[in-house]
Amino acid sequence: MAKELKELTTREENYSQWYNDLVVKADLAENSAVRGCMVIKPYGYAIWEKMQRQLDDMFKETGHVNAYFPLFIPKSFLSKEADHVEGFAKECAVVTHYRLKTNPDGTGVVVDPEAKLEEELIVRPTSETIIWSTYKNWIQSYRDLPILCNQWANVVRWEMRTRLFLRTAEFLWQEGHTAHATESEALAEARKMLDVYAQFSEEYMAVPVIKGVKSANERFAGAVETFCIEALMQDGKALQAGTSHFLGQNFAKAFDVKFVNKENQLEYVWATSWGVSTRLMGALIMAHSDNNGLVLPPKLAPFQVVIVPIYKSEEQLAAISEKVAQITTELKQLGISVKYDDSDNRKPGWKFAEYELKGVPVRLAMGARDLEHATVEIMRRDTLEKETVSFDGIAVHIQHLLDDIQTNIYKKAFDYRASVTREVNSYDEFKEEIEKGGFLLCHWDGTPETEERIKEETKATIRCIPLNGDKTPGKCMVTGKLSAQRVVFARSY
RNA sequence: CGGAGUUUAGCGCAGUUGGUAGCGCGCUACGUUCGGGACGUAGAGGUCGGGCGUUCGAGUCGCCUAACUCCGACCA
Repeated sequence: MAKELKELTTREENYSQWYNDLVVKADLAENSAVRGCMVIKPYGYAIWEKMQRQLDDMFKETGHVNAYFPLFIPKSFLSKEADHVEGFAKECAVVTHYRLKTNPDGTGVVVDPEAKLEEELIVRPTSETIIWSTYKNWIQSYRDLPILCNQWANVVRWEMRTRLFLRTAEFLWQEGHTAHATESEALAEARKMLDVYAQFSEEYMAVPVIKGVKSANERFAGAVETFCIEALMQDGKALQAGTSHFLGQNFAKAFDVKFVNKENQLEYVWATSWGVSTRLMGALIMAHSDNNGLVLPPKLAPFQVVIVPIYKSEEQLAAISEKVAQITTELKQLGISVKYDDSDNRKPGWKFAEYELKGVPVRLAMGARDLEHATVEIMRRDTLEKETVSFDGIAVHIQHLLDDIQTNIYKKAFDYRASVTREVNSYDEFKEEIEKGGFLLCHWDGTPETEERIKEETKATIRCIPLNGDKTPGKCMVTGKLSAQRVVFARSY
């Protein structure tokens, strides 16, 4: 059995530190010279690219197309939707000038006061406003609808306190912005994309999620309804993994976007927006990893199999490499990505530890002993179990193993969540239970005041009003007033 | 933005009453090794976060400033 890495803080010692150590030591990302902004390193970016590719395919399959809108938004645009500007104003980066000049004293450059912009530009915190000002020109008739656009972009939100992947001042995401002729169509779109996110999270990230609706307090600034998927991390805290908003006609009204319907009547357009960000990386890391490092689901691992040769001479290495080439070819034919690490500056033991840290799902080790017996040692990252198997049929064996790992880590995350999800019926019990973490299913009277009070007293928020599950009415645990159904409470990231 | 801590070689750290900077890992070369983070020998690598001050003399003392980490506040 592998021993734990010396340099990695354990989850039990300090979960938060464990996460930070892991992100840096597994070469996923690091802090940059710019406050709150991270550098995503090649290994981390490779995971993000896999997420992007899969999500992009899913968006295309559901009829969406990609486009690109400007990074800058005129200040006046942001203020056209009242709730929207209120939600974002406090965290906007603002461009005020367009030129620098040499400092009169010769030391570097200064902002040229002559080059002040007529109207300041906001670095987009999200693109609803610039997109809806554009859609105005694209839409005249019901025949122009629906518009189903997505963009992959970076956005900036000037956060006070940042953490790699979970909350950074600049982050990468996709934002879908759709325009529809009817309310029901827009609502269906918002729900459809929520399902896409949930499917992606569960099937690819192996992270089980609860689909639900946000309470008014947690709703997106400018939305009529916010749908979300909520995931649970190993420390018992919740993480919002994706949101899909039904925007009603709010942005159409703010930007005066009307269309002529079949009856030749002018109507405002109905809208949705939906997004997931590099925060998903944080969810992925925290959901599965252990004290030895990352545990990646095979479907998102930059490479699924790593092969480490164990040799004493060049001749031995050559013999091993020849055998490895056969295995690699077979694996690639099955669509399995492989890395053969025959670098001679690291010993096998070092490589074992390194690839465990990086979460490679399956590791093969091959030495003289294996050549002699026509076998390979296989280790699976999720359970750290080793077995020695014959060359024959190894590719198919690994294919099954990868499927099994994908299923197993999902099940592990699912079982963990189930073990810390429970119904709580009194506020006293709630205050006690919330300290233990996990999801608490409770009755709530539906008012923002009660939610606010619970938040102040316990730091817990309503993660969502679940779409599925128990719909039995009851009485609010705080006020005793009527409650339509249980909602999900947790402390969150 | 408030409170606390940190900042010295690529990374992790030590540095005494103020006297001119060191250890481990890593890196380079060579050799021995190679089935769970090997070892030996020889090397390279520093305006001590930045600025100002006190002093004959500052990594060390004082003030300012920046970044990072943690705890709050804020946050879709």
